Amino acid sequence: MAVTLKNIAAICGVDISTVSRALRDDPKVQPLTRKKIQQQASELGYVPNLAARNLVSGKTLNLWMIIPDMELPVVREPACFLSKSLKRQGYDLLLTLYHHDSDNFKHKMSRLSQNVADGAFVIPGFDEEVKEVTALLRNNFPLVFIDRGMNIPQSTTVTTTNTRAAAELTEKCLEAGAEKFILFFQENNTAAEARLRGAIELLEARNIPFIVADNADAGTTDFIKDGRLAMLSSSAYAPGELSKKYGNAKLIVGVFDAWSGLTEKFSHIFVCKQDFKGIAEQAAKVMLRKINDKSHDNGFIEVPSLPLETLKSEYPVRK
Amino acid sequence: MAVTLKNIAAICGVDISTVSRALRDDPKVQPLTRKKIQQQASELGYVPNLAARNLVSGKTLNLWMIIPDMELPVVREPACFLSKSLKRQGYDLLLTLYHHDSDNFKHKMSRLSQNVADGAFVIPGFDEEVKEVTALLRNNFPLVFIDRGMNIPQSTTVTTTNTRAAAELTEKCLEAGAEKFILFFQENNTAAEARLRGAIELLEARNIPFIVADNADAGTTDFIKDGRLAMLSSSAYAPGELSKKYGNAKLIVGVFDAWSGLTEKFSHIFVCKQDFKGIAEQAAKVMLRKINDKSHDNGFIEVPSLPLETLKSEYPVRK
DNA sequence: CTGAAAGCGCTTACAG
DNA sequence: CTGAAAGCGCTTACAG
Repeated sequence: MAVTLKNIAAICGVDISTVSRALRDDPKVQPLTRKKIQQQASELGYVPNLAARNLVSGKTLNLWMIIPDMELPVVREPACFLSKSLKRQGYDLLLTLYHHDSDNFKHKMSRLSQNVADGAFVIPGFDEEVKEVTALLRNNFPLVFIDRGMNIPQSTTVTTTNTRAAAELTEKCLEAGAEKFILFFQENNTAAEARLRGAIELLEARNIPFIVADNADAGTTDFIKDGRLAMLSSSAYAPGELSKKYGNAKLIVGVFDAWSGLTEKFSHIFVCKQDFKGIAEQAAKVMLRKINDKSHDNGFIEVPSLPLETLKSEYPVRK
Repeated sequence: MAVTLKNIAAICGVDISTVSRALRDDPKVQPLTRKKIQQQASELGYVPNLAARNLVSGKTLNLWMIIPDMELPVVREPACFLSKSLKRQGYDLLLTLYHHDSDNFKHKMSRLSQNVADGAFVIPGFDEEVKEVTALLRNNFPLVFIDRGMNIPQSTTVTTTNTRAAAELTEKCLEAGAEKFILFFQENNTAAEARLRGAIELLEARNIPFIVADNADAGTTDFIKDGRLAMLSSSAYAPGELSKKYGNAKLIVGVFDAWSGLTEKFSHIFVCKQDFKGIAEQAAKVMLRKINDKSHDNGFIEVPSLPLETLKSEYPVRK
């Protein structure tokens, strides 16, 4: 079967410990034997058995990233950047999907405590408490949440300056003439909560009427009648749906990451893109610190969002 | 640190082999001791060390899927279906990206021989020979190529009935009145080759003029002047680009998987969607056979494409 | 039903 | 510079 140290040792007539050393370029091994062993190993196509190596070292050089699916940029982009940058540090990033299924999520988390990875990035999808997560945290397993956290005290989350970004979007809509707001930030995660907070703070300070809505059914309330309406949302979905039910007057909208769908029903479309590369860089840095220095820095690390983009503006906004 | 069999054995006052048996529900262990041990284990939060278990069993219950990126449906959809269905078989699917980089690809492949996974799905991106791949194949490592193969004799590839699908697209364009064709199937992989073959066979049989083009620069040749032009392509990119350079006459286009971009310049848009779910099912089946029965069935397994879709048709096609 | 022992493939103090 | 030995955490014949 697979070539082992033992095979090489037998052929070269040395002890397997010498082979082990030679193959790890240990200077203590005589250059000549080292050469001979290395050559023999490559001829036989020797490849170390990581399971065995890990058993000794306790390291796998694998990092997992546990994600709900691959549909959104907020998942794919950080994953892509992380994969590239961690490769340079000698780690393989392995993505695994839990398909928005809570049991599946728990299963993936429990695999982490079985020595399959040296750490993991997580994009969570539940606010319920998951005991597998708290167990990992308690054992100081390196865990970094991306985009949104799980509201667990001892955890680290790398995300965007969501509160500020939402306030900026709100401000922009006001400049475009918005007189009232519908806020769609009901995803029930820390990112949506922060966005909601940012919008509400500003609107309350300015005394602007607003409602917080679950979905496009808000379009059936009286609230939307008369006056220029603005909508804020994490994705283009809810605004798109609501606009279909809306009358003739044009809507103002502010969304995160990307607009998608038709644009006719809107007078202004503002997009706040997150700095996914920056998020990945921060996440990688924190992860390596956790692995190497056993650092325990927790809490939220906020990466500034990119400058607001105006996708559509039928008339100039007032300053 | 982590709880081990030894800890539990000490507490329960039995040998670690008994603990091991109890935890694997071995009926040979007396029910009472079994219960006691299992309870103690769960209280301590025991989790088996997979690295150690693998060292003995040689199994990891992990399957890798090595992919270039996550941008295209042809990558994401099979991955998503595979992840779900393999979970039911007790395997975790781990996606890892090589970012279209040949060294990175080789690195991922060499990791496979280090006991990190029981098998791997691969969406290749190079036609150059990769010795890491042939080495794995030689050792009967379970490897299943998805969508396109690497032209290696001993390998298994699950893909679409590309030749037939391309012929159907061609036929459809002819029905829409196409008088000449530009074929964009230059990706240099087995899928593109099969598609090119399917289109060419039909066009030659019918004596229809065509050219094979690398990219949208075909738009600068004399060939495109006069007569209704059709384009066939794996993705919407090249046709989209060419249409910009094209004059007033409308184009006919047939693409695989999905259309994207504007539609104005086209009179007819036909889309051939691949059956990604079917591909995933076949791939999973072959993988499990390779792992369990040590089967060596090789070659191409072709899953029929879905019925052709007509995304746009400015005038009815003749039959 | 249970324990003692060997072994999976590797690494690393410890002697020499 | 090299070998013998212990050990990483587990599994599994083999005795009893």
